Amino acid sequence: MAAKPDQPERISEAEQAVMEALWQRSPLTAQEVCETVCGERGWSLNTVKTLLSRLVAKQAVATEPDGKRFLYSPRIARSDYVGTESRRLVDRLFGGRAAPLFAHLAKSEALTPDDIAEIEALLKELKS
Amino acid sequence: MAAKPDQPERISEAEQAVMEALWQRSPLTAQEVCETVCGERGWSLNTVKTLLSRLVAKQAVATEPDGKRFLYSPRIARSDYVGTESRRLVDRLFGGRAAPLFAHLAKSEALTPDDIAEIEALLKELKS
DNA sequence: CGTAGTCGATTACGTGTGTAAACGATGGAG
DNA sequence: CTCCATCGTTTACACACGTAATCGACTACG
Repeated sequence: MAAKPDQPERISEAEQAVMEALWQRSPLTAQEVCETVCGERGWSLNTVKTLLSRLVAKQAVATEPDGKRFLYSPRIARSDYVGTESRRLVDRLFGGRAAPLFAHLAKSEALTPDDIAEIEALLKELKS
Repeated sequence: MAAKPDQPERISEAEQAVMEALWQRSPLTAQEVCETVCGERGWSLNTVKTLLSRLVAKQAVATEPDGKRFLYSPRIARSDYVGTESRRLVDRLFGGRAAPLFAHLAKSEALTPDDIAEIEALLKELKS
């Protein structure tokens, strides 16, 4: 009976910072996550713990007991996250078409010459 | 003394729907906005009025009295909105580089052949 | 004139988010 | 054994958001 698809809950911006730490290296303890992010974001360890709990609740990270504490690891791949977020934006702003997004980036000079070269290379590859 | 830059407040998803209506045609009354969006979103007129007020507070739309009621028009250009939102995403997910976004879209088959052709054309134009 | 409809403004209320303090268990230092 | 540091859990609280009902002013119809 197909146990409800359980569509992944949305990950907030602050939560994403925690995910990034885990995507970089995992499993990590709450401490270690904090060491990675508390500096840049000016958070307390408690804040990180809260975010980790919420991510566990959202099934975005898994826990594994390690003595008295937990080790946390991502349950969703970064590329999946990136994919759904990009898609969401393209849908919301460009009617689902990627070309207008590209056009916009190009026009607003958000593309460096490096970017352009890289994209050309990708295009060539796509056509092969 | 450069009256604080007054950095534009964030426009939420529901608010964007209202903006879209105004970007399509303006100025509009609250009624008219509702006629455009209440259907698809299942909103009541009151909801639209609330969103309009919030957008006015955020300085994203301007009001102009018209007898007993108001006419609303956008104060920010859609292309600006689209620009900052795209940039925000590219920053958040791709470290500010646009090429990886493109690569991701390409890999995840979010690019149709049409998209690709269009992008090629754009590239050609960029280089000229 | 009264009164019903219509406007914008005010208030409401549940949920998510950012940020954290308080709490209770527990394991290691002395 | 006792006490302190450290875990994860629970509770907190302000603000944003989605969604809307209610209110006070005004006007147009009867």
